This record gives sequence, structure tokens and C-alpha cells, in this order.
Amino acid sequence: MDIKKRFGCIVKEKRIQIGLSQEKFALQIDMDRTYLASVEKGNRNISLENIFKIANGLDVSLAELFSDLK
Amino acid sequence: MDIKKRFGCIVKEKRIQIGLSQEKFALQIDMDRTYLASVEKGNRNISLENIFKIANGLDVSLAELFSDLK
DNA sequence: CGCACAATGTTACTTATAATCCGTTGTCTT
DNA sequence: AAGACAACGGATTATAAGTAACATTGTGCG
Repeated sequence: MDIKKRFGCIVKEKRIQIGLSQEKFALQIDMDRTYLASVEKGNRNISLENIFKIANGLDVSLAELFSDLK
Repeated sequence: MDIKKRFGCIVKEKRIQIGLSQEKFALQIDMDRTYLASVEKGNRNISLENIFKIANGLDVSLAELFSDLK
């Protein structure tokens, strides 16, 4: 599985863990709702600053975010 | 310090650890030398696939790469 | 020191694509 | 039906990717 898809899965997992919808989470981290959706789907080659923004929103470090990237 | 600069520092550190010049390393991972230089300088908001490419070139996982991001 | 050369830094530019914004559609669940 | 959520489309804007030319710095050596 490619890196974008793997990343998207983890974001989705962790977002669900904290009990937020795509829309709520996107709003919270000031990111477009449809963009977050496509990131989770693994269709986006997201940039470092947005990766960081998501990690912060999920309240995990970048290392943690990537640690269970199978 | 911002995330781009912190990331760049780590890449530089790890590249030096494996004893490669920017040019050699860039060649190895099929990336332009000047692009790599600006990434290391923290002037680029690099995307996931290029982050991944660098991690692979450095022979570390993404989690490892980000683990000593101070 | 002055010279050569290697390594890195910087600027500026075009092209590719990340990211936003508007909406619609489908699927649950109540 | 209505409301919440997620998937998808298209059009636009912002910016990352990639490259070339040139500048600078660092280093070893005569």
C-alpha cells in the first residue's frame, strides 16, 4: 500500500478515536473539510505543515503519528 | 523554530551521519541537489512522498526520522 | 597567503499539483 | 422525512516541485 493511503488510514483511525467527524476535525484544525476527506482517502500528497497541523489536532507527535504506519 | 527548519536540520544531520554530500545523496534518491539543499535549509514545505523518499534514502522509518525532531 | 576545487547556498523562474471553495450525492440513523 | 456524516466533482487559487545560473563558503595544498 502506498504511503499516502497508509497515512490517510492512520489519520482516520486517530480522528475516530477522539470522536470527531471529518467536518468537526477539519474545522478545529482550520483545514478544508473536503481536503481532509481526500487526505484520509489517501488521494493527497500532503505537505509537511499540514501533516504537522493534523498531528497537533490529533494531539500526537509526528513520531507517534507515523509510528503505527504499517 | 518552525517545522520546516527542524525537519531540514534532521535530514542534514542524518545525511552527514551516513557520510554523503548533498550531491551524492540527492543523486542516490533521484532528487535535485539544490532542492535538497533548500529542504535542509528549511525553506521548503516538502510533501509526504518526498519526505518518504528522503527517509528511505537515509534508511530510517518515518517514525525514526521524526523521533528526534526537537 | 593565494589558488584550486569541492560542497553548499541563493535567486529566480516555469510547471505541476497541493489546497480551497462551491456544490451534489449516497448512506445511515433516528 | 430530517439530520449527520462521508464520498465525489469541478473550478479556482496558492504553492510545492523541479531546474538553471550564479554566488558563497570551506578546505587542503603549494
